[in-house]
Amino acid sequence: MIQNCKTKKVYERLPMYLDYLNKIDRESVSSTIIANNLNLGEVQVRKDLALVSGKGRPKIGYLRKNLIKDISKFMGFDQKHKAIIIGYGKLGRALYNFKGFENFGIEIVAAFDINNKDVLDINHLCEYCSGNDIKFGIITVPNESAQSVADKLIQCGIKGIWNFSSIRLQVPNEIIVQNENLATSFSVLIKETEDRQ
Amino acid sequence: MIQNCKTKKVYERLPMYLDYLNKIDRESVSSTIIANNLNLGEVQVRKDLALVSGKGRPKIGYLRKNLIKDISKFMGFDQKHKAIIIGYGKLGRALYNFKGFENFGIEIVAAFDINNKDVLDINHLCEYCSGNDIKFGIITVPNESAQSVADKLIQCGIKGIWNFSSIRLQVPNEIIVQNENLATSFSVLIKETEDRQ
DNA sequence: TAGATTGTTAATCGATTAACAATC
DNA sequence: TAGATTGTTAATCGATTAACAATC
Repeated sequence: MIQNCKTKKVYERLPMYLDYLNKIDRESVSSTIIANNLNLGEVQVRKDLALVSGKGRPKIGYLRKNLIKDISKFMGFDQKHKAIIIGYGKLGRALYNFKGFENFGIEIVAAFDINNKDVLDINHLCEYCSGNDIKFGIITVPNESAQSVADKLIQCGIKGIWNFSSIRLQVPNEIIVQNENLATSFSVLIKETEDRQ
Repeated sequence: MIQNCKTKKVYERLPMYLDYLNKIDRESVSSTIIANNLNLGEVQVRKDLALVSGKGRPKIGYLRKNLIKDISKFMGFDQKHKAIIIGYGKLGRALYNFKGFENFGIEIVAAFDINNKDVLDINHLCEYCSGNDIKFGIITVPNESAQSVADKLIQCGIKGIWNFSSIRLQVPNEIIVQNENLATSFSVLIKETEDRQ
């Protein structure tokens, strides 16, 4: 029944640090430099980094390579995470071909739908999941089918669901759901923009 | 320079209430009922609703129709918000055809890219924006071009940017950026799922 | 009336920021 | 040494939750 509203904010910032660290060309880097580049507070950066590493040195800062390794390890990016997509419409297709997951150990290994020769049929879902040790499912089906797809994924042993439908899924306690409600995100942008005018 | 990390959480819940209210078939509804259905606290629901409406009545609850009207008005969903997409790759295409925006007054009126006959050319961006009173831009170009596209959008009078690149955009203070970093979202799901095991 | 429900004030919790000693 | 920088403790801020009086 957990809908992770209370995503720990650190977990969102660590990948940002990683992105930045992978991009720059220096041996060492200070919290101030990172903070300035990402528009964050330097103390916050330091605290975040202490959580995963704690190997900074006064006057010098952090060794870039260590930091990359430590963040990757903490977040689990050093391991392969296999995911499948259910629903091969336009959005499903876009995610299936999305390039940005590589640095995070994420691999989308298959897509499922009904009556679509290009991808696997949803009837073979469980078979595929158990045979390939799949832990993550991405739901990109229409709202009407979202809950039943979620139920099925859980039956098949999925542990984490990335939910692009606008339905709040009912799931058992041990399953993690990350809701990615695009309409909501956009409407927050609209509200904040109007507030500012 | 504002990257709205501190999205007010209420702004994310109000659209959820709206979704739910549009779905149910009752005259009136209590905070308890809403809370149970959306897995939230009832006090939280009541507080959120007080912010936009404050017309609940003891013993009865809230009139569904009033609530819908009040939330819509507060969030600005009663007005039309025109947006354009820059970058007509797979993701841009998916968003361009996304059905879920309708209830929020959001309309994606055009897409732009370079050397693509199916959509408008980016050279005509400003022309189009000023001629059609466009306030919102959606960036779905590769990382390398994201900042330059943002700059251009701002030149053309855009007030809010929905950024699907993984770059942190540098923008003036009065511009609102909503970052939608898909890889980050997914990696948070992975981390939280692993934590739970 | 009794009970369901709202709305509000106070308490709690968590996350961010400020202050500052420790270190190289 | 002086200055840059870390790491940590305390203070602040904001959001959530608990408690409870007011209302129909």
